Amino acid sequence: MCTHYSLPTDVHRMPESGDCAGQTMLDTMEAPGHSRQLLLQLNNQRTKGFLCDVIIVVQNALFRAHKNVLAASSAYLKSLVVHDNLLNLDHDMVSPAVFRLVLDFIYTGRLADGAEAAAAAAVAPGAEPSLGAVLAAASYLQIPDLVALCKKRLKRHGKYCHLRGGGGGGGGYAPYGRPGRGLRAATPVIQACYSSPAGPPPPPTAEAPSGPEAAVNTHCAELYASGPGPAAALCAPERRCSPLCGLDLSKKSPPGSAPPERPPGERELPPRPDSPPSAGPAAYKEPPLALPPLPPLPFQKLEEAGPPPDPFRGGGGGGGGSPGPEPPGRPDGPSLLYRWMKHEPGLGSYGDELGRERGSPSERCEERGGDPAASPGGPPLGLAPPPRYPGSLDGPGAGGDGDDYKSSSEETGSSEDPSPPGGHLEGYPCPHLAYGEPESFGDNLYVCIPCGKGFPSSEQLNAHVEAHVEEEEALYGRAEAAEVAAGAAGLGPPFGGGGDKVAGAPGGLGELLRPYRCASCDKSYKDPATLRQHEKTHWLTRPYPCTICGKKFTQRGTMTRHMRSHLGLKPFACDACGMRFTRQYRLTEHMRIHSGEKPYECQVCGGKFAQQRNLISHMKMHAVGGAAGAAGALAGLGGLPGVPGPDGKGKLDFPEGVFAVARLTAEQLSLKQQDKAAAAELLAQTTHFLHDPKVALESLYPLAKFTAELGLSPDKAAEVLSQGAHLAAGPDGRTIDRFSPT
DNA sequence: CTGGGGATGGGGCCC
DNA sequence: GGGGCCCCATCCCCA
Repeated sequence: MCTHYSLPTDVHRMPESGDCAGQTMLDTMEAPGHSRQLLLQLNNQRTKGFLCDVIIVVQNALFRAHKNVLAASSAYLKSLVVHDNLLNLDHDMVSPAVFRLVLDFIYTGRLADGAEAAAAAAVAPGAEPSLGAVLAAASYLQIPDLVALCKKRLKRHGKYCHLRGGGGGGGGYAPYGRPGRGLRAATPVIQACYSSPAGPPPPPTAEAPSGPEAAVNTHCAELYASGPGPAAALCAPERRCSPLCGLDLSKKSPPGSAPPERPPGERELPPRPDSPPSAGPAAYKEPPLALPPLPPLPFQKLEEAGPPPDPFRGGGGGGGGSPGPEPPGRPDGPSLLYRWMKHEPGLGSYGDELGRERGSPSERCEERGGDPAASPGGPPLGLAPPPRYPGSLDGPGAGGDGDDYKSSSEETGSSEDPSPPGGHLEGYPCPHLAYGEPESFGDNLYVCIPCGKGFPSSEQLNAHVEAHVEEEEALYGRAEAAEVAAGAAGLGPPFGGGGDKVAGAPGGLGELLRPYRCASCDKSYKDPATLRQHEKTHWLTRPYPCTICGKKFTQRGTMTRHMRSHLGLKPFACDACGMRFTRQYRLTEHMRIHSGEKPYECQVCGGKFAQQRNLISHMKMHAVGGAAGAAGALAGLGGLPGVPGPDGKGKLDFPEGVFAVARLTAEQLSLKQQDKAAAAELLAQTTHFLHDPKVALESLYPLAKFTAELGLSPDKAAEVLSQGAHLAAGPDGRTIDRFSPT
């Protein structure tokens, strides 16, 4: 809570200006402190994340703010917030530290100077973020007031010159939003977490400063890749980043979010106010992710030491995964630097070099962004995601919308909150506590991320990782061999060979329709891309790690979707109630609540459901004594090729098998002289059994034929087929027309 | 207290 | 890359 401003006492006082000859007309009355008070309140809300409706991503630092305020301050931001809830600012134009100052200016009208600026940017004292950088950013963001202020201050200091003369030298101008290299001592995350000068942690008074610098106390409105992990560990308790406004952005710094290293002397780009940094204005398109995902690699690797390591920039943001140039050589070769690390809690690896040089955890925090691979001699600082902990995303910040900002500590700004900073959750040890005692974690400090095994030395870990490599290669080799074999056998074109189906593929209809078969399992697909996608599910490691929490996924889309949950991005809003969703499909589902539409009907009890999944859940209840029971009984008959025994889910994989089940069921009944209605009922149950609509579809026609063969009455047959078709059809019923018998 | 339904979030996976 | 759907888990409400 910013309290350094005493509340204006003149808010309700009649202004002098309105005191004109006793004139008391309302239209001349004015509360001179009103605007200031309003701004104060807005800034307070921002610091709490309250009612913030836009996230600004700068590199890998996240800021929350209010659209209205941004729009009122910057024409450029205005143009962005209209369409997006997530703004992704070009980090070539504005660095997180600089944007922090800019945002502070927007909300306070003040531009921190000198030590304040350094503090806000978490850079060393005396190495203030250059005013030129702020000026450049202000220009880029089209904030004329700030531009003017910067120019004024520069002139006052006799430093004002055109930005072209800037350079990035330490302490000098670092135009285009970048602090001088020397200032890039930390990742933006760390910078953002630390709004105090490097060195000793900020004094406790920093929580409730009394000076004007409080105006820039905005850390709470920023979202950090912090959490129980290292970044959070590095958030000084005094500057805790509340999980309320930070969601739980996780356990490790984004490895892939640093900007590419710009070689020294590289041409400085002029401000490009006309180049929208964020996604286009497509309303309700899922917003782009600010954090570039890592390249798809079987193992997540650290950057090779490629470019000359900058001890400060390092691999950059949050642990480094610069999307910069891929190191030469095979991306998957044994020379890979796989992610490995010493055990997280101590962050002790950190101390190997930096830790010895820098005393306090806070300093190490600031250095957190150092490129782990930049010091090949020492243990890389790849960060394994800490163990998942309950509530990582279920905390108060995860729910997203309006009422997520009500934590007592956050509301009150209490500094007594014993919870760890930066989204540390209860029950999860603050890594700070383990600082200085890494030996307590045993000798196996080098941990293989994929399998979690620990090793006492990097050499042993590397040897172990080699084994993973061989496994991967063996796996790929099988897949490739399968491709070649499939091509040679005429099962289909080789991958990338155009994608035309081969009509003459041997085997049944399934193979004709899905000629691309997985070598590791028997699944087959219509096209090679899908097969490749599927094959990733067999990979030892998942190629797409979340740059925030490190969780890995087999598909990039799943990872990006997952990241939206970190960022609290819910682009799909319900027009009726305002509820927001991360996925379009969820909104579609939700809208049925308002429309009352319940297209999913239970064929057993007639219950109707708005959501298919709830029908499925409901059907499972029936299945306990229904179709599953029948299937179980049928399984006892044996001799049904392709029909797996009931697995509790009652899910069958092969249409032929399903049909066989149905047919056999009917025959059994028929042979037992039971009535046709009972046979029909069992057939219906069999179709219920088909959880996979496609399977049901493929089974429907033969089922229909057989139903007719049974000699069922037209009504009964129609009922059976209707039931089956209903299950087979999607909610729109489009498949019924194609498959209903005539 | 328990079971069932409504509703939602997240991940997997196919198209 | 995005859309769509399935599955699982969870929470909440209610009978």
